[in-house]
Formats: sequence, C-alpha cells, structure tokens
Amino acid sequence: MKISSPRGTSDILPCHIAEWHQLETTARTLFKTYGYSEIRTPVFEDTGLFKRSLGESTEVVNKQLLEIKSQRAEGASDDAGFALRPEGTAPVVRAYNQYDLGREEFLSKLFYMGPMFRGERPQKGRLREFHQIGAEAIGRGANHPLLDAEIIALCVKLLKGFGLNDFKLKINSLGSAEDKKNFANWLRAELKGKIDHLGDESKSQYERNVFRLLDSKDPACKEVINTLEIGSRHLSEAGLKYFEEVKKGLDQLGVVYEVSSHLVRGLDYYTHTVFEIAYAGLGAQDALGAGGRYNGLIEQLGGGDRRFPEQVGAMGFALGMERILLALEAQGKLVQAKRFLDVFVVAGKPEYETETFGLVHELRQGGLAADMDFGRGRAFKKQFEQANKLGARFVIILGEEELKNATVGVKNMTTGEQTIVDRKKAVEELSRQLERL
RNA sequence: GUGGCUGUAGAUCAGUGGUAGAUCCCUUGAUUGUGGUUCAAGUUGUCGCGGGUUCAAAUCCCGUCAGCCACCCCA
Repeated sequence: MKISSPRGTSDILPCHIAEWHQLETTARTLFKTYGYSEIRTPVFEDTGLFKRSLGESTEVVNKQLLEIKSQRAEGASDDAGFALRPEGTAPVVRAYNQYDLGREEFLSKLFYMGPMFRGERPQKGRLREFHQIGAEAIGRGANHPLLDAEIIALCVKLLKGFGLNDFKLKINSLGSAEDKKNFANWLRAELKGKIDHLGDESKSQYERNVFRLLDSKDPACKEVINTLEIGSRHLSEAGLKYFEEVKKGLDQLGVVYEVSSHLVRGLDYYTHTVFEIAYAGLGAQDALGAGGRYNGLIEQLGGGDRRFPEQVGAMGFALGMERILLALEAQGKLVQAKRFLDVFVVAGKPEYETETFGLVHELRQGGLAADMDFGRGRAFKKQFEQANKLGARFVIILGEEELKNATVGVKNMTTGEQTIVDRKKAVEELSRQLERL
C-alpha cells in the first residue's frame, strides 16, 4: 500500500522549487530595504496562545486548530497542550513579549515566512498546510498612521515585486476596541428582525460575529446590508482622524486603494486599519494577503511596559504564498526553470569510469557544476542524451584518443563546436569558456 | 462542517456489462566515439479501497478514502 501525503498538504517538488526561491529572495531583499529583520518561531505553540489572541469564538480557533493531543495530560484544561500554528502574528507577539524586545527597540520590525496549519476542507487556494510571508511592526513607535500606510505600501510592493498585476487593495477602519464594540451593538440593533428570514447561517453569524454579515456572499443578505448607511458612523472622532491620516499617507506613496466599509477581518484582535488584497482570477479564495492593526494584542498577551505609559502598538500583514503562485500562474508569469549543469563528462568506455570520476571531482573543486553517468556503462550516444537532459552547457569527452594524448575533448552543446584541450588545463579552459557565455 | 463533480499506466485522459487502451514520458534500435529533430520497436496497471448485484463489473448499487469546485472560513 502506497502512502500518500495527508489531506490538504502538498509536496513542493524540485521542478517547482525555483518559484518558491524567487518569492523568498524577492521578499528578503525588499524587507531589508524597509528595515525588517527575519524572525523564526516554532511551528507549534501552546494552544492557549491562539485561543487568547485570535478569539475563542472564531472559526480558526474553534474548528480549524490542529492540536497535538498526545501531548496533553489527561484531565488538563483545553488550553493545555499544543497546536500547530494557524497564523504568524500571535507567535511573533508571544516572542516579542517573551524576550521583551520593546526594551531595546522603540519599534521592532519583524518578518517571517513559513508553514501555517488549519484543519479546513481543502479547496483551490486553501490547504491544511500552507505558507505565509508576513511582517509585523510592534512597539511604542508603532502607533503612527504613517506606519499603517508604510506597511500597506510594503505589502503592495511585495506583490508587484513578485511580478503580479491587477490585484485590488481594499482598506477600512474598524476603529478602537470601544468603537468596535459600539459598532457591533449598533449593527445588531439595526439588523434585529431583518435577517430572520435569511436562514440559520446568517442567524448564527449575527450571534457569533455580526461583522461577518457585512461581507456576506448571500444575495438576500447583501440586500439587507446595503440598506444600512454605514459610512464612517462607527468611528469616534479620534478613530476617524487616524484613518484620514492613513489614507493621506497612502496617497503620498501613490498607493491605489478602495475604501470599503464592508471589509472585516475574521480574527478578533484587529482594530483600526484593516486591509485586504484580492485577485479576481483565483475563484472563491481570492485574498492574496491581508492585515491590519492590532494594538490591544500585546498587552492582552501579557506584554506592554509599565515604565512607559504609552500603549505598545502593532500592525502587520500576511501573504499566502500558494495563492500568489496561483495568481502568477493565472497571469502566465511562471516560467518553468530549466535544468542546469555547467559540464557533463562522457566516458568513452566503462573502464574509464575512475578517470572520469576524478575529472568530475576536479571540475567541482574548480567551482563548476559537473556530473557524469554512474555505473551504467552506457553508450556514448546515451551519455550525450543524458547530458542534454540535464541541461549541460558543455560536454567533456574522455575517450581512448584523449587518454592516450593526455587531452580531453570539450564540446559546446549550444554551438556544437568541439576543441581538444590539454587534460591539465581542462578546468581552467572550461571556466574561461563558461565565463564568455 | 455542508453540497455537487471526479478517482483507469509516472503524467494527461479514452473506455457505460463480455480479452485493459491512446498520447506524452521512459527504455532500446536506425553499422564501431557525439545530444536536441525524425522513424521503428518495447515496458508500464490490485481500473482509489471494501462490500453487493450478475454467468460475467473499470463499467450498475452501497459504503469508505482521496482530489477538485462551491458554501463556510480565510492568506
């Protein structure tokens, strides 16, 4: 019985790895120019971390957390034991607090990339193990609307850096924690009695998380929502002013956005600015990335600093790598990476294998990507076929004539040109020829 | 978690009750030591898994698992 990879997981095979490297190196380079440093946190954390940060009632915590049950002692509380991380923000904040990073830095700019896990039913753009690139700016210095603008701009710039076009940025502000509470109450009051005919799902959303109704896909629900005049009525004066500053910052950076009062986020910790970037060609899972401000989370997780009365602020985002690759594919931007080899050494006869082996070693010592055919004693012709398949730019021929004269044949596989080179100068000569290409 | 569609060779798929197929890939060959193109030949299978109906099942029925798409959720 063949064993295959678990549901909702996938292998990244060698033929696709170049695409991943491209995303990773582009991201690393860009993060550097914005002053972000990489942080790596464990793939699993105490279950309680996610329950406390994301919100007990959220779907992610309720149904999608992949817990490591064997590690939980019998009779222990639900918060005991471990869970695979479903997102990156909570672990980063945990680390920020644990090492008291705010003590050294007024503003900590951190980025991460790696696997996340959610026990969802797999679908296009939705896996149980998926990969995110994310950034978080945390600290007393993070309480500034221009930082919101900068982070959103960085997120957009990353996507453009990957080669993506035609994505859409939506922004909104949820206001302070208090604004959020007031807004929820107002929404419940407004919608009371109006959604009863919509079915159980809407009713349960009404109870669980009223905000969800705002971006519902159900046409009947949309109709009800559209009768509401939301605008910015849910924001306090300070919240409104903050949002205005964010928008001004975005304008200054030339970032194109759309304000949508229906944009909400599924995780409890978001306050003030939230944003989402979507690409229409992806089907139902169209969000390439999303993020927002989460000022309350640091203190909620036991952080903050009594010596400094100002609140520690935080803002961040995450991008879904698989979704970015899907979008790039949809836009025809994924080019199959060709196999690559500097030189393939062909042995004239099986007996020359030892000699060939030695030459390959010398070539590699000289910094060249070199290879040969092992142990099969295959015909000349077959070895050339193999060289071709491996994408060899040159072939070195080690045959009877060459061995006798202490030379090697060097063939340029693009032009077909072939020269005789002194055996001792083979590495040197080949390096020179490769440099010329 | 709910619904719909689909599981046949390494890959993409045809085959609707009667001997398991195509194309690509792969292997070999087209006069002794030269690749890419072409031509010829060859190998590939618990027909996802388990049960049932039938003289006979890849094909019909039930269950199960997996994939895809949508809902939900979200990156």
